[in-house]
Amino acid sequence: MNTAEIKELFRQKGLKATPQRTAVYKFLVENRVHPDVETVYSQVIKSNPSFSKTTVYNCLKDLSGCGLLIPVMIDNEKIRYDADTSFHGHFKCEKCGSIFDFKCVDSKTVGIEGFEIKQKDVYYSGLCNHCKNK
Amino acid sequence: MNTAEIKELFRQKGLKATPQRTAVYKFLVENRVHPDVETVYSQVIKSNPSFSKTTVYNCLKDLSGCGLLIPVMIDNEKIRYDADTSFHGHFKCEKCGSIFDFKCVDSKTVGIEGFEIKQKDVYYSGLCNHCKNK
DNA sequence: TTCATTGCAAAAGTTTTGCACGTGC
DNA sequence: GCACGTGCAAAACTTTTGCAATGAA
Repeated sequence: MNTAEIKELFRQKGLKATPQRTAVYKFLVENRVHPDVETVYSQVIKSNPSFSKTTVYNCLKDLSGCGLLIPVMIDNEKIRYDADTSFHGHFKCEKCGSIFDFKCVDSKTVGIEGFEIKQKDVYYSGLCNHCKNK
Repeated sequence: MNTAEIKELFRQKGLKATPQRTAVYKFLVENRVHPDVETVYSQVIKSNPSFSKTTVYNCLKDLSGCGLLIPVMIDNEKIRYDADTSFHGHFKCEKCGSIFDFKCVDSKTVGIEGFEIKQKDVYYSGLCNHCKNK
């Protein structure tokens, strides 16, 4: 995804395409590792040493607020972010800490009829294949 | 659930039935409102003014560690706890903040074949019926 | 005696906030 | 000029940790 496409995407959402926002979003799109704030920050400042961590917080909040990013809160440690906004589950390996995406069918629910559901998060945890077998 | 039953439950899990633990667990069983630590603390000290918040933290961690409670981490604010350990989803109303339980069928998944799944959490959010209609 | 538990105070860690400074429309 | 975004420092907040005291088996 090039800068022009990102700029257009931001425009549709009513966000200005500042260098900070663009860099943060671009990193998320190109590195789908569900990074936390610290990871995003330490990576983007490699190319942009002047960016502040507060701004990274701001950008991530703005971007998830408008639906371009999904905050992944699979544990209470820190927030991670995902540029894949389609519905899917997240699995966290309790040993290596990695987050894996997985497809899951949309569940039928009983008990929240009539509720307005805006967000669905499915979080599994346990041991990934690699950690299980050693 | 009376104290004797709780004591037996704890014994099966290898936990000593201290007054603190018993009071904390009893509150969770009798008040299924998905309380956070502060709520549990402020309620149990009404009957037991000497209990400390650190101990409430300890109890909640021990009880969820042995499977008697489920930690509900539906947002990054604070951990809530649920004495209903059967599989079900949690819905958080973004307006009133209430947590609702709901039944949901166990989803089929693709992408984590062979993984050892130890915990499944399904978190929905949006507006509850009451908040939606006003 | 021994060992888990309690509880106070302090620490740790992430996220938020206040506020001044720039910048683009 | 005005609204928005940035960024530094400080604050806020939940949760954890160190450690001495307590209590039960």
